[in-house]
Amino acid sequence: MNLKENLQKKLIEATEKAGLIPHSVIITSSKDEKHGDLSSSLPLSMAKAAQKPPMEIAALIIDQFEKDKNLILDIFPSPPGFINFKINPSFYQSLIPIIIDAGDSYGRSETGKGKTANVEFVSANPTGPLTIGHGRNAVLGDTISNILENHGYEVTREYYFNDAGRQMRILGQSVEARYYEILKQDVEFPEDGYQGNYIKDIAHSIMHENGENLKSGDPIFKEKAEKVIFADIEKSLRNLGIHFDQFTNEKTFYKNGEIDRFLEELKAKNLIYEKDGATWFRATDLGKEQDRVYIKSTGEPTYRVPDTAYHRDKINRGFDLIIDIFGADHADTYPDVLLALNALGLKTDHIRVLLYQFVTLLRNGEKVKMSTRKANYVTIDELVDEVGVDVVRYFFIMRGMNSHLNFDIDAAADSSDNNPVFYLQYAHARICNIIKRGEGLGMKSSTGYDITLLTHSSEIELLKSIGEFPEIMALALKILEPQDIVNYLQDLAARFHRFYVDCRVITDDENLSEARLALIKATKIVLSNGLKTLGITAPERM
RNA sequence: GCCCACAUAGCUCAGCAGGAUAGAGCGACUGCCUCCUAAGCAGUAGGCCAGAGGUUCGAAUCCUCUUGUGGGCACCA
Repeated sequence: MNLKENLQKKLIEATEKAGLIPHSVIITSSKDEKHGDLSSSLPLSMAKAAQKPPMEIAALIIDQFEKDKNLILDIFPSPPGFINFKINPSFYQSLIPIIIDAGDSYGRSETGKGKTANVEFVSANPTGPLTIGHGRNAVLGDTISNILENHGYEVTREYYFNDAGRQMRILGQSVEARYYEILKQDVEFPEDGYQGNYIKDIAHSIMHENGENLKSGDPIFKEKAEKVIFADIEKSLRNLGIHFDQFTNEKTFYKNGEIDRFLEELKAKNLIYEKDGATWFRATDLGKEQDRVYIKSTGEPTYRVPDTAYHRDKINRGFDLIIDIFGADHADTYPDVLLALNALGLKTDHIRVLLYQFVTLLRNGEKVKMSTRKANYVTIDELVDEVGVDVVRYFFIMRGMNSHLNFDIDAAADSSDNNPVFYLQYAHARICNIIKRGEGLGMKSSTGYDITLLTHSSEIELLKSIGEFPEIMALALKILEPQDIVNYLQDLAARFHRFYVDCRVITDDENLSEARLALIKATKIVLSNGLKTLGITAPERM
């Protein structure tokens, strides 16, 4: 049980002993020293129901509060009705051996032990290189997977793609058109064709490998394109430090009959009907505003059908938790998938759809409308080449998923050596350097250091911060968003840099040096574990 | 027109199970290396938290409306 939970419990006990009913017991860190280390606004929130002034309630609770001097030096009220705690520094000091003992496992938990999770992300169709837009998805998905793993989940990272639909057909046609273009034959480029140069490269390599006499409509055009582009996508993902455990494609569900079975089951429930030559899903019967087309009059199913079959497959695979990382453009469509699954009697409570807002790309101060088809994009590879993986990964998770992300490509390049991510890494590198220096002087601080020597306010502030790491990691699991970890690490690094300036670690005072070495070792563990979760390196030197 | 997000410093954004004086980075300005890495620290300037109502002891945070931005409302995915 951590400090806040402990105090929370004691507050509730004290409140009940005072004959009052506790209500929303929230404990926060005090911003101002004169309010102690931690505070609760409990009396304020109780005032109305208790029909007493908040200050009076505070006095009653404090009166009943079990004061353990080893933990709490002082507990006192302050207007308009807060209860403040002054924590015994020995509590904070005692964190050091705990953290050093825990090492890599500090901040991890067993919340998800024995449970499985499936995280579906990226899922870009292989029609072109991965762009900045996909990058946000990729990094979010991978980082969220890391967070789950930190809490004991066994995670399957999964990439799903549509290889049977219109997009891929047009891709094949685009390659074919380029192929005949190279052969100086008069062909018309498809209206919605993919215009990127990579299409020409693929056409060239087909010509080298398969000769110049291919007929129009030869499946090699699409197959080769898919293969080449997919290899490229996998390479880009590797560059980002991301690997997938499983790739699943749409075709599978046509081949194994899942899609037919799915449609038949809906039909048996009278949730499907024919109109205007198309097959419709009766979503209005299930409370939606409009019905949806499932099979077009051309005979081609819409993406909803295989997507739903795919989700059923994921459910059947028995995961305890299923996560989808989708762009905001899916906000309106994924509920239809869940709806159909529910209609078939499947539970979808364990599916969490995480929507992120779009990335706006700015170049020369102007918005660039990105389009894979029109070959108007900045690729992940270009970005990684320019600023490095760590900066790219950091950039994509430093903002909340619900914020539109403005990506100013010029600014990213200009400020690449002045980036917030270096602030974190620098703290880690500084620590490594000091530890090395200490070792050079024969200081190990592995045992026997005296933690009670750490009394400087900068030391206590740093200690408070590293003690909160497990809470932050638990929060990240709850909300499934990495951003709080980023903010936390920024704050931790700031506290370390302040400590670095205020308190010299290696001095003539050997006892103090050993104690401070232990402190920075604990800090290093937290920084390193946090950065690792984010997929960002923690360099030994910079 | 309808639905979903968002609106906070010059710029990019935190803060939002309601709490004590609204934060950070970048940019601007001022200081700090005889001392473990100055990729750092300290400080100054910069805000009617989009606007208007409401709930509350108390609102950047919750509710309603208005305005603006992004996304969706396809027999595209």
